Amino acid sequence: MIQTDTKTRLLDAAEMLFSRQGFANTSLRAITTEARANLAAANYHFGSKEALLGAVLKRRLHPLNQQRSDRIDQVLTAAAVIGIAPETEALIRAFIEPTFAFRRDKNGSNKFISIIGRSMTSADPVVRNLFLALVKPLFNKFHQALCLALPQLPPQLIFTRLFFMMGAMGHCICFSGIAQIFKENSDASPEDDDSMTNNLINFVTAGMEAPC
Amino acid sequence: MIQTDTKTRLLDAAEMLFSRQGFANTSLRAITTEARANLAAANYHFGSKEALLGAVLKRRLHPLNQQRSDRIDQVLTAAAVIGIAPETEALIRAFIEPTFAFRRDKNGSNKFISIIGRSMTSADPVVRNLFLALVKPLFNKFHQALCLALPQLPPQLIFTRLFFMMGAMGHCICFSGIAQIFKENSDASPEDDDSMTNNLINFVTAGMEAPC
DNA sequence: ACAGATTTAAAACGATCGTTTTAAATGTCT
DNA sequence: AGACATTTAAAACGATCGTTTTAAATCTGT
Repeated sequence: MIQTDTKTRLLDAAEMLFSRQGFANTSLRAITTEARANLAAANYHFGSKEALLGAVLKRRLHPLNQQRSDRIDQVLTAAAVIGIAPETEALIRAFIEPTFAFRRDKNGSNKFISIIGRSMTSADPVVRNLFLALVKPLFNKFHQALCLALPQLPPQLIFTRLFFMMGAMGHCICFSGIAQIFKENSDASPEDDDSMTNNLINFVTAGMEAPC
Repeated sequence: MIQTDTKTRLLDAAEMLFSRQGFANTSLRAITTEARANLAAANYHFGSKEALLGAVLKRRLHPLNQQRSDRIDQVLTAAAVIGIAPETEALIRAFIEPTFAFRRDKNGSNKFISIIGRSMTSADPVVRNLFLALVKPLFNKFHQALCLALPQLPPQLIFTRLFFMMGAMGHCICFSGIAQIFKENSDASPEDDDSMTNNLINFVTAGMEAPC
């Protein structure tokens, strides 16, 4: 085990506890205890509990969104080269797959995506607005790409269906996250994750391509 | 305004505040103040904050689940009379439509369904388990009915897709609930609700019927 | 009118919370 | 070595929380 600095240990502890108990149910004392750090260290490094949540979200969400954005670009340019519209399934796969790939990571990021899934519709406006601001640009890009793939559908309907997709994905993430917590053996089998991901992509693609 | 008893006023106030701020972020003092009742009245009638949440959930969930169950039965018997398999869309409509019809009710139940949408994957095990126990029987019944409608699909896949449906529905409920809060005019137009409901049914039906 | 259920009033309980402060200790870089 | 950032330690701040208690008041049904 490599010695990590206090700031990283605080982020890791907060990530785990937020994902398990939620933001409101996790105290800074629980976080600092879990991180083997002093209580004052949390406010020293991050300023406030809310800012700590923001740091937890940004640390994973920035690279994840970058990855999703890159893969969307790949699909768009590949289609543009041949001169055809991008495929709906390829776009959806570009958006969903990086999210679930997170769960197989060695580090604690598999716990993180549970936070994502719940932040979307959190009753706490602090949590919700923090998350929405971080995702909005990518969301708009994804919407525009899907409009190219589905020119027969009105953009407003695609937007609505995007919300359905986010809901299905978020729920899927949270629920398997919950199932993971209940398991004694915390290792998720990659097979289950892969089939779950493909099932979700099939489901969402069919729903997205449904006639108007 | 008809004079309502304290117990009902407490349920109404808790329902509204839970839906707006979540369970953990709502204090009993805020609830009793909103209900124009004494702080002690909450514990007198319900025993604890957790039991109050249970009462809030049960009050709406029992009649709602009864309605969904009845409509599923109608679809099943109508199909059995003719001797054909039930239609997927009819079953999904039987499950989803009563939920969204709640929002058009005159009483405060339109605020309630936001709680439903979030309880499913709540980080708080108290909230989550309370909800899951109340929904599980209906959920199983719905699953069995869908297996009749989709005999070409393995039941396990249908079960997985049911979770996607719950996620899309829950997210849809929460998000339009959030949008309602932001609106000055709190009256939701029935047109928007109807088209949203139909969009969701189309989306979910297509996803549910997708080839394996 | 009486009994029992309901409601109010006010206060207090112990506990936990986010945050701040003060001090000393430890590390790091030039 | 000296300057500065980091970390620890311990304690306290004011605030809020769920819950309980005690007492009196009010309502309700018989």
